Amino acid sequence: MTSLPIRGVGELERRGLRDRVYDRILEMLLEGEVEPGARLSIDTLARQLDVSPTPVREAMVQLERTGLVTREALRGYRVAPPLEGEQLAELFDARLMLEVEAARLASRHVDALLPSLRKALEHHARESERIVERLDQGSVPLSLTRAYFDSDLEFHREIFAASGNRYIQEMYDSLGALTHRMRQAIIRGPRDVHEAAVEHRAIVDAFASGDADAAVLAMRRHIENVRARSVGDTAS
Amino acid sequence: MTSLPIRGVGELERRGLRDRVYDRILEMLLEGEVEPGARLSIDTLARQLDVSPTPVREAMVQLERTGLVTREALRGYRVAPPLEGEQLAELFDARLMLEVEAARLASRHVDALLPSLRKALEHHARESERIVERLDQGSVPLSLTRAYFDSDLEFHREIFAASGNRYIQEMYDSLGALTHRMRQAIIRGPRDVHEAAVEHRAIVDAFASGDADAAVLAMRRHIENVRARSVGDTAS
DNA sequence: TCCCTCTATTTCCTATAGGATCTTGGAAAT
DNA sequence: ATTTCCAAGATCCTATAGGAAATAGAGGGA
Repeated sequence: MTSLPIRGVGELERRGLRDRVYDRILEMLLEGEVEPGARLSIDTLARQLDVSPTPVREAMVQLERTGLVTREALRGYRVAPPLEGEQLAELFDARLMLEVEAARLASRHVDALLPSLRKALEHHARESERIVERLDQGSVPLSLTRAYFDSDLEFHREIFAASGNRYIQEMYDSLGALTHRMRQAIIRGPRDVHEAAVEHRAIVDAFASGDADAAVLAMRRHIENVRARSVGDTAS
Repeated sequence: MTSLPIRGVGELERRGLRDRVYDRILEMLLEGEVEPGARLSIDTLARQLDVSPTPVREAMVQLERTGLVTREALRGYRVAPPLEGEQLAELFDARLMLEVEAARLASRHVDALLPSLRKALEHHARESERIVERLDQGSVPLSLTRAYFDSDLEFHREIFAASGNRYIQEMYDSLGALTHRMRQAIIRGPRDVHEAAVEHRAIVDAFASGDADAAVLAMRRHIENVRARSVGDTAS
């Protein structure tokens, strides 16, 4: 998909300034550089990014969809408040519905799924080990955390891609930002990272066995365990 | 300068120009006033609606989310092509997943759901009868068709509202535009309208019985019947 | 001390202008 | 006749400017 080497005849910088502004603001929000409830002034953002307010305005419209920012009709944008209990429960229910259905649909195309899913599994396992090593030393480098999150997301996205349903895939992407934000609070000990890797392997094995129901069940258990670990951490 | 202090309905106009532009363009698209593939020039739209390009641009970003328009990065917007077979199947699968899950969740709040759902059911039944009457006479007034669609949407939205899950509700809304566009092709004979009304009543009865599984099953059958009627029509 | 009011600054929102790019039409050359 | 090239028009994209509303803060009165 990303054909870098050839000099840009057409597809390289084929995305307007609006998209780059969107990526930058999204990064700011996901990194937690701004605190919840803080105002996101369009003019100020435009000055910070050294662009005009117009593309910033378009990017903010796009960001509304992610749930990371809230808009009040003539009073501007704000960083969305952190997810509290009820909202978190709804997010998990929605994610559970999507992941289970995606696994069910993807089981029809197991042959196309398995190679790339195994690759993603190994990638995730490697990142898990790196996290565990660092956690024993006490330090938590941000770059490693990001790499781990990416590998986890990659694993799940493979299944959604194999589901062959663009709408379900889009729904998962639309929840992605909030899910990512929630995930940041989950990694607390090496136990969680290790368990997630084990559950991922169980999912792959279930797919490989050809039993669709087993794959769906493994996925359901994985998400429910993620939920359990999440609420356990937030309570501490 | 002291302008006229007309504050009669001032509080209601709490939404910017962007939202009104969005509503207007959405209406154009849903009414089928523009053919698929046609270009949607921002400047031209701005002149037609007598506004500046900026709010039109924001509305178009919002419309991307509905799937009714497509954007090419430096070449403008186009009306999305009509849904072909594969895409239609995916849309139904996604809708089936959402409606089934919403029914399952809503069954927990049956007491709050039933009164409003019964009201929506009667409304839908009345609109169905009006459609059937007119269909016997051969004429199909557009206003009645719209009213029927609205009553059908109202029925389903009641269940999503009772599900208590804002994310699932948002997903359904995001599919709403495409679903609406698809629905327009379904009404062909009085049989379909009557059957939909019967199935709606079966759903309400299942909810009223207190059997959650029965409600889910009734909903699943309804959606699958809608799918069957839809593909039957598109084949003709 | 508390509250109200009024002002000033900030910010949102829309309009207008200009540069860069794409499309379209016709004319010229093979 | 078909293809290529070029120029004019239209369109997208971004920047700048100005009006309207809202927030913050100071000052006066109870």
